[in-house]
Amino acid sequence: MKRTSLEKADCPIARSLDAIGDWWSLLIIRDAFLGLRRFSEFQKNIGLAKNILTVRLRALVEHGILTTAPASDGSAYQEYVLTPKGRGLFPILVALRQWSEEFSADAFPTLLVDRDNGRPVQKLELRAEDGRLLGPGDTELKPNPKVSRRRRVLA
Amino acid sequence: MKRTSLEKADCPIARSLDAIGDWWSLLIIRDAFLGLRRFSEFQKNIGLAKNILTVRLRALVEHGILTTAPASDGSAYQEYVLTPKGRGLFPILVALRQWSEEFSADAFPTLLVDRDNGRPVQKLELRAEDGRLLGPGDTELKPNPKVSRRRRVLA
DNA sequence: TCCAGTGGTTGCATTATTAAACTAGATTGC
DNA sequence: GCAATCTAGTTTAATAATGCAACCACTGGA
Repeated sequence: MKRTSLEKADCPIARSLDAIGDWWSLLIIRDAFLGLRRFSEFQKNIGLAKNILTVRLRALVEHGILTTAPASDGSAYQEYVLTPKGRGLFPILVALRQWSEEFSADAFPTLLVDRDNGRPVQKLELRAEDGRLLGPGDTELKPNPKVSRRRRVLA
Repeated sequence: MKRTSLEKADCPIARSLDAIGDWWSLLIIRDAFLGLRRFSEFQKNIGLAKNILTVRLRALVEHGILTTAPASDGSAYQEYVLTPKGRGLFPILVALRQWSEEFSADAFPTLLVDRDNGRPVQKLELRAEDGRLLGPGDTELKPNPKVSRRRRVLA
């Protein structure tokens, strides 16, 4: 049976989901962006079972999203910190946040703001090379000329 | 046991994940953006079990992301199409795609391009009110003044 | 030394996922 | 008009993931 792996999928979205597409991983990453680093911090803040946190942290490390650093406050414990690849997930988190804010009926207790002046940030927008705003209907998928010849499953 | 529901979480990211945070939902939505509409189209293209597709489609409809329309080619069957709320997920898909493209070693067979001129789109970027580019460290979460007083769990 | 906190592991019950078989109604081929 | 096939599911039974609680070795502080 086995839970189908999307690791080798030809679709970049599927590949992303393979790395972060389960319930808890993105919440862990969200907390990592908020500055949490320790096992117990994640466990307390997210409220998931410890054995699952163990598995998720290991998977995130294996995917190169988190890395274990040997302490920072002098204690003998280790910490989990975001790699550059992990920090690259920032736009995804922002997009998820903005989607809820836009389409959920009620307001949320926190607001994402510019640290320099405390003002809310802009909405993420997709733009063309020349700066024009692009909606879903203004884009299409084109074969990538850099790729010679491969099976074209899961566009 | 029960899989913990994040439906009432105070965190907008958690709420998004409650709606679309499982393996298959986002792939279904991706295919919906590509123009697929029928049960069998999703099933063939994604390759998931039909009973699961049934459950996922129902959940997406309940969340207001998809809606069922009564045909379009004249047949007596129904179709699943994106609502405005569903189309609002576009930046999330783009962010997932761009993350894979940036951090995956190998190239992907398709490229997201501007339909008007076939040129690749820009990377999604978070900008301040005045247009300055913002990274993860340039932002913070501030209490939302619109919210009176609530439990502040799951920031 | 004692004792709470950290970072897990193990066992077991419950739930989710899966492939495969089955089905009722719609559509097509002839 | 009738059989074959397609559509959009449901059912079943096996396997995998999840959750909770208990346990455990090690650390750090009083």
